Amino acid sequence: MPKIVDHDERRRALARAAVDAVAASGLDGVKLSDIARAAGVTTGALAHYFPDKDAVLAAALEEVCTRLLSRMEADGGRIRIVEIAEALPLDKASIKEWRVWLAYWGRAPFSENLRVIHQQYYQEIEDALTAGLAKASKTPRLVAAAIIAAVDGVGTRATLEPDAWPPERQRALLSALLGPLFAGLKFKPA
Amino acid sequence: MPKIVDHDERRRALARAAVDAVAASGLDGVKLSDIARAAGVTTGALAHYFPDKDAVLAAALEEVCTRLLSRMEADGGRIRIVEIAEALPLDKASIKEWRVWLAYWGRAPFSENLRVIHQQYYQEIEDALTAGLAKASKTPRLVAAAIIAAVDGVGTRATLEPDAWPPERQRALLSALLGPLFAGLKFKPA
Amino acid sequence: MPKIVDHDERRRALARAAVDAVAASGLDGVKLSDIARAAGVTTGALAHYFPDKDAVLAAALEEVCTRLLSRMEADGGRIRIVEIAEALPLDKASIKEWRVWLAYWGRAPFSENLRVIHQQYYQEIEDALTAGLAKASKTPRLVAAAIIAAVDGVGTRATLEPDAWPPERQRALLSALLGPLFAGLKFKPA
Amino acid sequence: MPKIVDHDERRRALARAAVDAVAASGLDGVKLSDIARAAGVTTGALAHYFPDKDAVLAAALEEVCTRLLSRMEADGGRIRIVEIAEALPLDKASIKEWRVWLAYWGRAPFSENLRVIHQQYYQEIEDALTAGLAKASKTPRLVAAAIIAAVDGVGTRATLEPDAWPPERQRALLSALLGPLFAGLKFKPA
DNA sequence: TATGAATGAGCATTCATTCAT
DNA sequence: AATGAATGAATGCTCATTCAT
Repeated sequence: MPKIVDHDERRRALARAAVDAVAASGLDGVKLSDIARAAGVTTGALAHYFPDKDAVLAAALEEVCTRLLSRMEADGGRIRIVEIAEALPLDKASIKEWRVWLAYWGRAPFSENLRVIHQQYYQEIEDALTAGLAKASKTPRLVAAAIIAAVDGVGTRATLEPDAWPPERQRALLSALLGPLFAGLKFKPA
Repeated sequence: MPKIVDHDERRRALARAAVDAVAASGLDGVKLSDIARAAGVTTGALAHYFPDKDAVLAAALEEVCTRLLSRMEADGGRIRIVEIAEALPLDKASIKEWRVWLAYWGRAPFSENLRVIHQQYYQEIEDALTAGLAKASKTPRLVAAAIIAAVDGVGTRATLEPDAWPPERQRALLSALLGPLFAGLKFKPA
Repeated sequence: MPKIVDHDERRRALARAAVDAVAASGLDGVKLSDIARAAGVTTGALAHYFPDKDAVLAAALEEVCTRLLSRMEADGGRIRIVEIAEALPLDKASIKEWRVWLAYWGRAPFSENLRVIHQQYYQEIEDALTAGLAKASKTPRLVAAAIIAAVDGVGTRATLEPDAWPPERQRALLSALLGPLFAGLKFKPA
Repeated sequence: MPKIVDHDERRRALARAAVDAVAASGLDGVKLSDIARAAGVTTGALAHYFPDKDAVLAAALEEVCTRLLSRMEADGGRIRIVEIAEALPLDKASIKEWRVWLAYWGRAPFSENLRVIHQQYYQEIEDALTAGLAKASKTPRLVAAAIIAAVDGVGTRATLEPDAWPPERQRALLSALLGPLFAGLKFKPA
């Protein structure tokens, strides 16, 4: 009787290990063996689930996207600055995700695969925000894009200079950016 | 007498070639031979000017920083949205620089060297903006950081999805973010 | 289940191949690919057993030491000139070992690693000889050192001028050196 | 008017610098640029005096041979243990020479050029010693070879373990080896 | 003669990928 | 499915040699 494994669950576990490994060694620095070790398996095992290294790294990116999205959805989808701020690199775990996130930005222009994943993610976020802003703004998609840009801008800075940007300072900066914008909305967003 | 070369000028030229090569192949993908070819020399020649590959790549980052800064200074230091927008990836040349810029974000957390270069750059920009906002805002440094975050956020999106973000759309997004903020300034910034 | 290999035995086999390769190309001239070829593997395989080239070469030195020591022990530890002479480069195989041996002398002063291996070897030989001479001499350690020096001196000459130093001439020279010394021993060494 | 240089004297000076450089970095480790720097010139200058690196290193070996020989001749050619001992690595300067000397032993079997230099040196020493022993021994050449082997054996050990072999201990070991041999000579050597 | 910038071949090393077990 | 030994291509780096000045 062969060992029964949930193939998809195994893939997911390997992708999680890949996220950890990328966060630890950088997207350039990770070796397949790092990822395998983080997952507690050998490199050969990875071959059963991914055709090559690029596929492993793509899965890691998708894992991060999924986490970022789920963090937003966990906020109940409310569009208030305090909720949006939850997407920032406020604690160890989210800093790790942002590091990985940033690493992929640099590679996306050279990988059709990664670019598509990024675009889908942005699309999904933007659509959700746009829907939430539909009644509050005449230009909901523009405001949605502004929110995304604000989060990316603040998160980038905080990820690059983590010591200089503790959570409160990040929130203050996000408020400075989005506060005046939100003040002008016709109706309060849901 | 040997051929006389301006050592610093030569270094600079090689750094420029490195920027081109990184823009073309990605920070992960560039080979030293790519850079050498872009510069019209052989790999051995690089060794006269840089101790190793990391040093070449660091020089490339500094080159990009220098360009971004000089682009800003060329605006006369005026802090108006239309001037700030000039820092965005509006044309081929600046898109190339932004690609390179983004690529280094992903590696900075793993390189003390690169992190320092980034921090110096942000410091310089922030100081200049803060000075320009001194009379217009009670919290000039916060506003300065907001401007930087806005540019980074919009620029990142535009770099990742260049086809979806033509210059006008980038400017519109930047205005959406900074317009309300600037409207609240006591005095118009210089 | 993967192919099972005896890791230590494999290392030993690679070290043996390294000895051959060093004997053939010189300590300076050996390439890792020479060693790999001599072992019937590729250079990558060496990486599984040695961290770098230096480690391979150190293992080769240890291999030679081991052989030289075992050759001596095979003599039953008897301290007679005719037995000692067996350590000289009398045949093809031992000439090869002496070549390698000499090659490492030149590098030892620049490698802590190699120096330690040499010292351990000399220590071991000297201790064994000293023990065997305990009853025969009042200065057994001095005599032991003299024997070692004699062997090294004769062996060096014979290795550098193999054509001029056939086995009999080497033995004659060793006897000329050690005969008078041994004649003065109180008791015949065991 | 061209700069007048004594070509041979210049060569000699470069060879001396090469000895220093080899002593400092090892025969394997020396770069031509090390030698050039030690001589206070550039690598290009070396090309005017030596066709290639091997020639430079051969000249360095000849320089060492010359020094060793001159040290012996300075002893007035007297064949007494105390004089012979002067050839050992007793001080900083002679330790340096022995290091270089040993380094070449390892390479000689792979270089016709170096082998010849070595043989000529040994020939010269052996002939001189043989002449000096002509009246004292019936086998002067054998005794000469024994002396050479003794010096090589003791010198090797002392070079490899300089801390363990201060001058007095070297002299004691040489005496232990040559004392009984010399005691048997018919007449006292000159 | 001398300089030193540039060349370019050579080599150690890394690591994704393969595959016998 | 999983192992991990082995492959072998890729590439950064070194450095002897060359040559324009």
